[in-house]
Amino acid sequence: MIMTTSIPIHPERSWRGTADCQACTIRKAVLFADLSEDDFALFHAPIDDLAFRSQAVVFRQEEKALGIFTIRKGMIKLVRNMPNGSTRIVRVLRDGDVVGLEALVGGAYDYDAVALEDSEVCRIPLELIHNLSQNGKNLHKGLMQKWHQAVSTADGWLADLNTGTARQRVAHLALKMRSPNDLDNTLLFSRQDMGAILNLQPETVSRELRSLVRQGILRQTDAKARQFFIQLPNALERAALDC
Amino acid sequence: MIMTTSIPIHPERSWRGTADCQACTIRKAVLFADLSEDDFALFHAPIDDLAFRSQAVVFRQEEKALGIFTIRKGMIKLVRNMPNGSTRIVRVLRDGDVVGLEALVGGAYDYDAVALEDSEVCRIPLELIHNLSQNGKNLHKGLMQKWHQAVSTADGWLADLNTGTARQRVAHLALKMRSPNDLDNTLLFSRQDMGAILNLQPETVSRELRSLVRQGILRQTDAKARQFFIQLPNALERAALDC
DNA sequence: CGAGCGCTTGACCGGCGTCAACACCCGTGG
DNA sequence: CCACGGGTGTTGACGCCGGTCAAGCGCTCG
Repeated sequence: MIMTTSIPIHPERSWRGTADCQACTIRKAVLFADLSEDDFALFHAPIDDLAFRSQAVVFRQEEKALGIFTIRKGMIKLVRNMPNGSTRIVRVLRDGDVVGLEALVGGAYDYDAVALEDSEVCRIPLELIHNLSQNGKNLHKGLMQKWHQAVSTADGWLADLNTGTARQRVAHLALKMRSPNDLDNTLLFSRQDMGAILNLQPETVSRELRSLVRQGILRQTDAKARQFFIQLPNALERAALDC
Repeated sequence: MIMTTSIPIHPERSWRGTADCQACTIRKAVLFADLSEDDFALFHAPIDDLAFRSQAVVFRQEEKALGIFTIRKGMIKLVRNMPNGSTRIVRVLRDGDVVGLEALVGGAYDYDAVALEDSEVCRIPLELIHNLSQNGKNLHKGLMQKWHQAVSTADGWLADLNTGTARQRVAHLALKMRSPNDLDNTLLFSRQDMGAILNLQPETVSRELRSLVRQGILRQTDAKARQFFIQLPNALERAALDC
């Protein structure tokens, strides 16, 4: 760690090195799942492995795009700035998801992307993607899958999280934000962010969340009221549906 | 027209012939915009040119997919059936839009697709798309664009049409549904469908719409209250934003 | 220890959902 | 031709959910 002294102690964004995609532990989950040895020979530009601290901006809406991103670890919110000045969180992406696909079409990003917690992402240069699309044959399927996933989650967030009472929405979000490997725990965000997702006011989110806690369905497991243990999963699912 | 007598007088769905894509008048707007002469040589399966009457079902959610669709004329709604039994309209697609892209990934459709008015669509067999992806190089860009458009409108419908007061939403929808070639007229749907889009009750939609008419911003131009002339475009835009 | 930020809780009120009655259009059958 | 009936749109009355404003609390950091 020779260069340590020249790097800020708490950088918002830091360079962790050049990624070795072929050996990547989560490769099967991501864009490069189907690539062959030959395809990897086409890798010329380096793929940067980046770290973002919570609240750090990955990219901004309208910004000229340099690449697309794969999330190795963490959570990133896509924020849309409305003409009237308010903001809406369109979706939250997690491990294995791809961020900024839209850059492949217009060369610019459609949203602000902001880390919700400390996150690690790989930046894949646009040229590499275009190169692989032209000369390799195996990226196509992966791209289609990621596009499909984007539309699918977009529609899901619309249909699930913007329907029904405040209670239903909060319950739905809690279910959606369970950690994939530990379905009894759910990791949420600031009340304001949750409001921007659910189309509710922060106070309302707080109320409904507390109500779920008082009823013993959730139990808060940290000081900041972001992390909850799901004590009664069935009750939570019922709350998300109707009564 | 030899077979005319054997065809029902008012078929919900009818076959209009085999499309000649190379000569298609709206080709520049659609998926095949960038295809070359050579690419068209790869067309083996026929592309059916179909007509659907208003309210006819183009395909159903979960149904095994035979192809993807390009809209030549008309409007098609994508309907999502929620677990609790209710339905949400996720978006409405129009001339030049592609319906059912998701079939390229999973082989099934993610929504019900229903014609909102009499419509004409071309059905492109899945094999043809896969074939062109493998052997032609020029479809890739078109597919990317259509995927991008799908995500973009999905997010737009979420952000624009599910935010703000009932009045703002109705105004927003009226703006979004202007005919592209005649920006002074807008074509809407049943109050129930509008409610399923805006996440409002039919009565509320009716009220707000009437209110816009009473204020002279809109003028109804048909008996069924589906078509409106926009008398004060500026006022409508202001209504969509804030006051 | 104090300042500041975010979360929580309370009080109040307005917008929208709910239920119900009525108007209007259109197709059907007498 | 008119009478009838069903479906859809419109309008009213009323109650409740959630927005708004404001105060208090607890954590974190300087």
